[in-house]
Amino acid sequence: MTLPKRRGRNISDVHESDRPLVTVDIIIFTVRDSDLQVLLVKRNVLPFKDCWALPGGFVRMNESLEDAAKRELMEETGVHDVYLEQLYTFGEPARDPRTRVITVAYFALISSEKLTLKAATDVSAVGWFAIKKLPQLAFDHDKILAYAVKRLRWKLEYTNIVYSLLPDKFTLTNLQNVYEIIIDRQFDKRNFRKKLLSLGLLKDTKEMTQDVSHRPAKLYSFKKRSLEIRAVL
Amino acid sequence: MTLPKRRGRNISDVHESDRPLVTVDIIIFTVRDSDLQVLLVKRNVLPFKDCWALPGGFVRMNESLEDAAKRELMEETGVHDVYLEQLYTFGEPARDPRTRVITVAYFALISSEKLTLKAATDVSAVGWFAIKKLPQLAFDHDKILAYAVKRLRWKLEYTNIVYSLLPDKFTLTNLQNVYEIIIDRQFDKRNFRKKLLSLGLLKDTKEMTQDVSHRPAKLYSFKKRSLEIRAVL
DNA sequence: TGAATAGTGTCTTTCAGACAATATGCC
DNA sequence: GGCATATTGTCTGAAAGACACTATTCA
Repeated sequence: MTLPKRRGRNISDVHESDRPLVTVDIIIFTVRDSDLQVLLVKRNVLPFKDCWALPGGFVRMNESLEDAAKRELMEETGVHDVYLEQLYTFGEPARDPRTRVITVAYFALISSEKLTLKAATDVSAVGWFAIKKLPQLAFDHDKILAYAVKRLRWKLEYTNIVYSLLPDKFTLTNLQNVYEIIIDRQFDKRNFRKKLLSLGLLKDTKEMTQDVSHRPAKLYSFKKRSLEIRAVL
Repeated sequence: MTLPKRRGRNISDVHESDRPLVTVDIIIFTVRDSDLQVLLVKRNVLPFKDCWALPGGFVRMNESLEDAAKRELMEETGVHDVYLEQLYTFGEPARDPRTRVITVAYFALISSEKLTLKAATDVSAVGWFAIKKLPQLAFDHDKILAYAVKRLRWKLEYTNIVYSLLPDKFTLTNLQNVYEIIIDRQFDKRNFRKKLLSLGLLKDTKEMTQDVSHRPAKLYSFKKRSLEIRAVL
């Protein structure tokens, strides 16, 4: 008994016209105005001209996939040093009507704080959209986005990733709001605070909110702003 | 204020020589001989000639990534209908010394039962290797494999995926052994059984093991052989 | 003193984890 | 009876979840 002949194992077997294109698309999430929002760009070329799409572009020959994603992120938001992780690779042969395009999707999380500092997103055809009120999207971007939301919800429950969506200092109410907005469920205030404080992830900054017309709240910060995998909720 | 100029957005901007190659590599796991094992093939071409590597090959223009992975799986093991999921996409520019090759890694789980029925893996340069006794691997395949093991362990704890590593009927001891081998930790027999039975995933087949020279054990099967995400351990 | 939000404690139930003796079938 | 493995229950501590009142600041 012999093994089936292996085709395509040798690099010289692959003609240039047989090479698919590779892009990265990036799902940039933030929490703004009590909504989970995503950054979309309006296409100005065919196909799907004038349709909203995830920001993305071709991977250059000498950059890694992550570098390509970072470049796109920088181009769209002017922000760097945000949370970024590879999501999934979508490669159905017909997902782009022009030719075979395989896209590696990344997702990024940006705190609303960084946004108000740097975003120039009102200019031109770039915009933030609430997940619950999305326009029609180009290609299979609705599918990609749905998958990203699933991953984000999971990460929020099972890691400390929420740090990437909050400013350096925040109140426990801020924190709870982010959870409630993204997971789309209400939590009991006492249980939520008890749980989060017991995890030992937070540091009391000894500061209080200023200029509020009611009782001020304690400000907390994260001891570590790096990913840890452990159940949070 | 204007956005930076976007490059590479138009398909005609991408010259053929700028197109990376895309492959799929597949990590095929099984539990055999009290070990977590992975299928490797011996390369017969440069680079890394005579080195062991993950089975894989180029993605054809008209097949999806998953189809490409299934094709590789079929070619290497003669098995279909196994658990298969996309793992991660590796695309460092220098990961292949010849040219830019981006690989989409998949991992597959096969029950030892199916293997003994169909595998023809002793032929030619294909072999099963215990995770703890790996040879040196080609390219960045050691990194890919390490990531796959991590994902497998995680999936075992947080989903019912273990069904894909067991025959239709199995004893609770069989089940516990698979967990202990993969997670590399011992579990208390009473607590393990209590937990697994309480999840309601298993069905008592009313059959017993035959031809053992000691007390026979009950045989169980899974109610559903499809992925469910819920903590198992 | 009223409006708005911050902050806090108890009880119940469930689950994880530690732990050892008895049952069954074969030789 | 001896060997090998299967099967079973209790206790304790920790954590999840349900639940409501007091505290503080400002206008």
